[in-house]
Amino acid sequence: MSAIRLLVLGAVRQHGRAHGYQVRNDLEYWGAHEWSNAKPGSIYHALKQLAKQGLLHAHEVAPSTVGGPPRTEYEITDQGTEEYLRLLREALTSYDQQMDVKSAAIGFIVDLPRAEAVALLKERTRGIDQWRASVTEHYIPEDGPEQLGHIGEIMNLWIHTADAEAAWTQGLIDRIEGGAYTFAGEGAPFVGVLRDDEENPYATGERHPGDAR
Amino acid sequence: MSAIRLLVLGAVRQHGRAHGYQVRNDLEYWGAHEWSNAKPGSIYHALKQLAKQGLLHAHEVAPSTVGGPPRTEYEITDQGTEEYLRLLREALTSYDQQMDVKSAAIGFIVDLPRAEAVALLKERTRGIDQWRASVTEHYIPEDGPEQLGHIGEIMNLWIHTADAEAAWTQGLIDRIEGGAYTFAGEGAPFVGVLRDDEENPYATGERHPGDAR
DNA sequence: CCCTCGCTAGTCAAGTTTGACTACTCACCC
DNA sequence: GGGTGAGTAGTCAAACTTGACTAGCGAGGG
Repeated sequence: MSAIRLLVLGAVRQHGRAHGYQVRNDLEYWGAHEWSNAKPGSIYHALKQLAKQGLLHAHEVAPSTVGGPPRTEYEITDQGTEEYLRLLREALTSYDQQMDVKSAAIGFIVDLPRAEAVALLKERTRGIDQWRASVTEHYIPEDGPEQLGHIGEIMNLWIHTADAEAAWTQGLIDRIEGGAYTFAGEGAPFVGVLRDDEENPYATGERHPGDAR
Repeated sequence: MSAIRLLVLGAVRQHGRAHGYQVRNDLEYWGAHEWSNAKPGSIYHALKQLAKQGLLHAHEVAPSTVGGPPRTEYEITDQGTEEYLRLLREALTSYDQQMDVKSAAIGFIVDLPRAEAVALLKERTRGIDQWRASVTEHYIPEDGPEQLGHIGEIMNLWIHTADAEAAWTQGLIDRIEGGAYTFAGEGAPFVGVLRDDEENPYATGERHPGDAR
C-alpha cells in the first residue's frame, strides 16, 4: 500500500474543497515531502486518478486569482470518504513496516472514534506477534541457526524491528486509553491544514541529514 | 534508493553467470519476494536496464534445455562490480529506513572487508544520531510540544524507530568486531545461491501473516 | 521602465513497478 | 495416447513515480 492516496484523500477531506497546490502545501506543512514520496507529480497524478475513480469530485475552476495556470478544485465524495477510512484502518492495522504509511496513519488517527483506534492498534500488535512467530519458526533450519551464517542477522533485524514496533504501538495504545488527544465525536478536532492566507513555516525546502530519499 | 538493483547485481555476481530465472529463484531463496519488491517484472526489467547501462553483459543464448522460452544469460562487468559495491556501501551507511534495502545490505555485507563493514556501520550510527537530533530540534515548536497534539506521536514514532535501529546497528557492530562471520579475504565465503540441480526449500509460494504487500 | 526573482499552479516524458498473462516442456495418470 | 498439472522462462499493458520543465503574475532594484 502506498501512502499517497491516503495522504491526498485525507488532505482534501480536511480542507473540504482544495486544489492541487493546496494539497501539496498541506502535505509539505506536515513534512510529508520528507518522509513520503509526495512529490508534485505524484500528488497531481493521485488527484486525477482518484477523480477518475469517483473518490473525488473535480470542479473545473476559472484561472487562478493570483497568477499561475487555471486550477481544478476537488471535493471528497461519499465513496471517497469510505475509501479513506478503509485505507486508514488498514494502515493502522497491518504491520507493513513502511514509515510513510505509518506516519500518515497516525496523522489521521483522530478521524476515527477513540475505541476503534485502540481496537485497530491492538489488532496491529497481534499482527506483529504473529509475524515475529512466523519468522522465528520458519527461518530457523533444523540443524540450528548457525547454518544461516550472517544471513541470520537479517532475521535478527526483523525481530528487533518487530519488537520495537510492538513496544511503540503499546505505548500509543496506553496513551490513547489514558485519554490523550481528541478523537472523532469528542469536540473541536485538531486542525492541521493551512488557511489560504497563512504562511507555511516548514516550506523552506531545507533538508535534514538522513532524510529518506 | 530501491533495493532491486542491489539485489540483482549481487545475485548475478554470486552466480558468476546467470539468466533471469536463476536470479529470480535466488531472490526467492533469500525470501526477497516477501520483504522486497522483487517481482518477476521488476527483476527482468532491472536486468535489461543494467545491461543497457553496461553494468551487466548480456549473452544471447539458445533456447532453454528444459523447456520454456529462450533465455539470456548475464555476467557482471567491472563497472557493474563497482556500482554494486557503491550501492552496498550506501545501503549500509545511510539511514533511509527501508526494510528491503537494509535486508539486502546485510545479506551482502560479507562482500566487504571486515574493517570497512564496521566503519560503514559506525557511520550509520552517526547518521541516525544526527537524524534524531534534527527531528527533536526542528519539530518541537517554541510554545512546547503540546501544541503538536497527536501529531507529536509521529515524531515519537521516528525517535523510537531511530533508537531501535541505533541499538540494533551497535549490536551488529559488536558481533562483527567480535569476530563473527566470514568477510572478504578471510577464506571460504558463505554461499547463498542455488545450484542448478538444487531444489529451493522456500519456493513454496506460501505467505506468512503480516507479510508486507 | 525594464529585468530578474520568487511564488503560484501545474504539465510532461522518462523510468519503474505491478500483476496478469503466454508459451513451451516434461512427467505422470488413467 | 490424451489430458493435465507443475515447472521453466519470460513478456506486456497499465499504473505509478520522478525530476525537470512551463508560464503567468507581482515585488523590488537599478
